[in-house]
Amino acid sequence: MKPNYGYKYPRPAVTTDCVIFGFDLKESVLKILLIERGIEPFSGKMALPGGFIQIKTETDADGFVVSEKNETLYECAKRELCEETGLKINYMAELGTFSTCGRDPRGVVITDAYYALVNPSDVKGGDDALTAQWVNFHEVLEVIGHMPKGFRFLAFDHDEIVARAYRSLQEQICFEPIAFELLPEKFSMTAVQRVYEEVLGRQFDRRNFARKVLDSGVLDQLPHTGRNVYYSLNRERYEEMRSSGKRLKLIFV
Amino acid sequence: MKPNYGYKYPRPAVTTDCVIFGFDLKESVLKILLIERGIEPFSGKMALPGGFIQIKTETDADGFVVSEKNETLYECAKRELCEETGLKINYMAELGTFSTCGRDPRGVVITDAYYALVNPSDVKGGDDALTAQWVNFHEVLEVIGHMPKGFRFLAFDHDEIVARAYRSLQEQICFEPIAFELLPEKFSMTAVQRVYEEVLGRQFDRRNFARKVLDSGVLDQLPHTGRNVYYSLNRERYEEMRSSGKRLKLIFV
DNA sequence: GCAAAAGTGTTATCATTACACCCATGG
DNA sequence: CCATGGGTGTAATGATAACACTTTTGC
Repeated sequence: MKPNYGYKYPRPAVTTDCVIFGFDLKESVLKILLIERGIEPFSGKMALPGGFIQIKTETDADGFVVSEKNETLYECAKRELCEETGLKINYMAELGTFSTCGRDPRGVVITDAYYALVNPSDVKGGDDALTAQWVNFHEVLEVIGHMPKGFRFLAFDHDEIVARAYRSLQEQICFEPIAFELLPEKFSMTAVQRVYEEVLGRQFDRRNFARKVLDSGVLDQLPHTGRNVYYSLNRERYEEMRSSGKRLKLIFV
Repeated sequence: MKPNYGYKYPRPAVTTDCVIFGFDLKESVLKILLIERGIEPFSGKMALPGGFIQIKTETDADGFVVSEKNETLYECAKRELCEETGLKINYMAELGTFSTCGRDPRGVVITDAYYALVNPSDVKGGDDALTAQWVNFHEVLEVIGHMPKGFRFLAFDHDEIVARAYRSLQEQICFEPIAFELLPEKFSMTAVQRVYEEVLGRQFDRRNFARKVLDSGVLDQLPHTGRNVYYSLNRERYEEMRSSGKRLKLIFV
């Protein structure tokens, strides 16, 4: 048994929430996955998938806690995401914590927020999850932007989490090869460009765009199967590059 | 009284820890502030300043919790930092959470880590804090890098937090005008360059460096008092720039 | 058959780097 | 007086952005 140093402070409840982005190739539209809450608080409202961190405690005969084991917050986010959506995650990154007092009417509940990227194939599959649904991301942003002061579209402070996730996605896509995590194994250069244009809200010149992306060196060109050219992400080359301290130059100023 | 939705899950203890960077202008050396722990666990070891999030609870006559109020994790980090060091913080940013099981021998303790930048004037003042001391940052990194596998220099998982803080500092200094937060109100261009060179571990050409920094537009040149030129950070111009979606181009590839 | 998408290079402009000498200050 | 730090500009190189026409495919 471990020594008991005794922590008598009140503890907050701790959750993770995840903003899941998917890219609909047919419509060239960025989507996020929301679930409809079935229970209070915010029953009936849309919310991000998430839930409480799991801690397994062992107690002795007198009911005193002998040992505790916890999953990491990252594992928690991944677990909740799988449990609630069944999706296969290509990429997940931490956004940060949200802990303003009153964000959860049930008491002190701190959340560690993440954002995740999934494949378009998964996007379709996710649809049959009970209350989970893919919604057009920019429409969600619009709605959030037009809520009257003091009102929110999503449950809890999820409006803010979504906004932060989008900012983070926009920043990361400029330096990290995360756009490819929104695409299938093989993809055309046009598909890549669609992702960038949708995420950054700007148009690019096709030739200049292709040059920059290819110059970054993280893509393999696949042997022509049809007339069109397809690519796949070379993760090894990316890892080399990143461990050598180089950032990708996918910056589009 | 608020409705009781009932959270029966075991809760983790939650702390914040902060990596405080300071820049010693005379020696041109980056330093961090460490405190020597006076109590178990890790008594006698060096650690990052930090502590538990404060939650105020009100209970009714029967001892049931009626309401809880908490500070945000950001406020917590700031409070702990002030309490333990008395320093005035110029800048503080979240690094992320650390939650691997077993990181604290006392049980499940999750930490939200921050890093902070303070002025050189504060650096001197901090010295008289009881057990807090400024140590050469690169020396700390050296020691951490040479610890045999399974051993750590700092208490808890603070070795890793420090490493993450440094990575974050290196990345941020390329795009955000945070170098100036390590300097006094008025500073010479050389001082700025010293900060960049110390943080990024590389030398720059004086003229090219000055051009880039000045082109960013966030510095005001102060009227010559002596023969040398001094500058100060124009926070307004920086905020304009940042809200207009532009990132600083302080990238030194 | 027509509209929309994909393939393909070159040039002008802009940004970045490399580089040297003189003067002032302080030890 | 010598060493160090600070002030100042230009030219070559490399990166980026603007640009049009032809072919293919799907409706």
